[in-house]
Amino acid sequence: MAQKILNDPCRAEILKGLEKFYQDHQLAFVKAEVDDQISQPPQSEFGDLAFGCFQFSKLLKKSPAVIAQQLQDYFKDSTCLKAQPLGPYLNFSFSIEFLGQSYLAKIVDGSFLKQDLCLPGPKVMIEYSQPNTHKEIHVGHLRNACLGNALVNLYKACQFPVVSSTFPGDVGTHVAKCLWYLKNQIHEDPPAEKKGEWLGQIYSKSNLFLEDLAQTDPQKLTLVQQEMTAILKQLEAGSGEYFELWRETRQWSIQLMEQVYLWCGIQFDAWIWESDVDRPSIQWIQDLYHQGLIQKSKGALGVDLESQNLGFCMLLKSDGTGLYATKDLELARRKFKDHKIEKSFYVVDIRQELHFKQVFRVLEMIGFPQAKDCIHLAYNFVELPDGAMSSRKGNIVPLLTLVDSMQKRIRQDHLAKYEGEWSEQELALTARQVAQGAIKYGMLKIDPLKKIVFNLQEWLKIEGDSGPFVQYSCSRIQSLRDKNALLGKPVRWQLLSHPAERKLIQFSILYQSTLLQACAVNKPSILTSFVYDLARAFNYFYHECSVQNAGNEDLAQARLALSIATHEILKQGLQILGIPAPLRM
RNA sequence: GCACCCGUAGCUCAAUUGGAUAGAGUAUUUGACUUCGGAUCAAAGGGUUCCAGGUUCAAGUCCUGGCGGGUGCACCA
Repeated sequence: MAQKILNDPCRAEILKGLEKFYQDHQLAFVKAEVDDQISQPPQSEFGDLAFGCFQFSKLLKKSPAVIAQQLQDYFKDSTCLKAQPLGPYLNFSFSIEFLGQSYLAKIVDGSFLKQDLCLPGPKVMIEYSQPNTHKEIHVGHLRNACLGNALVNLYKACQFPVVSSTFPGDVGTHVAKCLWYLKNQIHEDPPAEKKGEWLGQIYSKSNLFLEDLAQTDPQKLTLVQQEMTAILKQLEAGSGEYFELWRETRQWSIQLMEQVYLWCGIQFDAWIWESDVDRPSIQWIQDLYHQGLIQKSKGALGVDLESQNLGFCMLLKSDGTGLYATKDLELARRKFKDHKIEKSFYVVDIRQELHFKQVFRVLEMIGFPQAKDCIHLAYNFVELPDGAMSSRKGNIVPLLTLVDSMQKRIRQDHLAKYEGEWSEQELALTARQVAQGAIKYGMLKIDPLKKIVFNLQEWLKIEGDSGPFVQYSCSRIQSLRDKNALLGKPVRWQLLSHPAERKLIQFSILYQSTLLQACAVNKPSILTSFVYDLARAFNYFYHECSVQNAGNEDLAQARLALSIATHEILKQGLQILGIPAPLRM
């Protein structure tokens, strides 16, 4: 789904010359493809952008270096750039006036970042964050939430109409386990606050209890399992004392979810509950069975995908109840029917890979045409130094524990100096924003396919390549803007001649192509790298090139304008990552 | 047994998706205008990109075969 940038003045200028070269040599000029080959030179001094001439070599039967020389001629008349061959590459250096007037000035006046980045894409749904009720939300869930949210923002930035959705699991065995234990083994009243967390702990205790029972008293376990089946039947029937208990406790978990989403700044367009699709999905499977599209095997219904090396996809247990895959079929149907989407993304743990392959294949086999537009966006899971995290085992780091520790640490280590000077409200807000920056950036900067080994003490150290580093750079520019104002006269961009100024501009012109690239490969980590590089380039510039002590007003104005442009890009980049930019910190 | 993911500096990670001399953070060593905000900046050392073949003008990246770590594979979600 690679898209093309619409309004990039630098690339447009390069493409103009390239197009003529292609025509003169009777080569097919596909703008988007050629555009993809424009890159950043490895060293700032080489130029601002580069184009490698390798692919011409075979067609024209000349070495790339010779072609680079020839290609140079196509830019001889350009008033805004100089083309310089270096080996197989043609490096482009733009005039500072051009960069200033056609790019930086438009960021400063707000027009550039508001315009459409590219042509609109198809309508997509991005489903993420599938928390279970009756379980505790832990740091593992956070990776999913951060990724999903950033992807939603990224797709929106790249002109895709996006419907964000979540699919919480409020029915199933885990609920029965929790409710049974709550009713039969817990005799205390629920706490006045944090009921959701308390309920999650009961789930863990229930599991430990049942595991223990399996060892010590298998007969009793069988009885308990029968009771749990009865609980599930009550939930399905929609009446009975367990149904009432389910309704009440479910709400506790939902409150916890809402609290987490509020902290994260996440909102969903659609909440689709497992309990909504549970019964219809079972009905659908039965219909499909009668149509002969699904087979019976060992008392259960499902589809044999063994020939495609995908095993057996069970869709109805022998007791007639459904499974996760069952619900996912109905979920897929609803997504396309109710939301009129054209593509459906599932941001789910990589361990579900086989599951989704099975579900999508079954959808295809039962004649669901959009099966090909269902895409599993897999990411690797978060584990603890001593192994996998699981609410079943109870060895989790609850999300709010991380949040509280992080906010406390930030106030102690970094905000103590403002105590008394800032209002309590601002101190609390800033601690919250910086904690969000640290946590979200930490989750997003790692390539989604790499697992994260979570160590709370390490996470609390925030320095270097981190969210707060970028936020800090932002707030410093904010402070710069508070103290200096643009005077409204034309900026003399040509005064920006320092290497640090150049480097900063060179990074900034990559912003839009970075967004498209990150979106095309579904990796917000590409955007975290970008905002980090840009912030680093700014800090270097800030250190080398003073605004207030620039020596003359025109230079000060030009540097201020460059700072403002950087600020605008950083703020938008952070916003897409879901990271707030504190005014001061 | 089969399938999938990962393997890059002491440690944690990048690398424009096949392109220029493999870069950051951290740790270590050293330095910076008495600070337009030091949560900053600069410098040094640190590499057989797990191994062996192959494809290519070009491989950390693709293919084959190993090794190591992790995960998944019928009534859990």
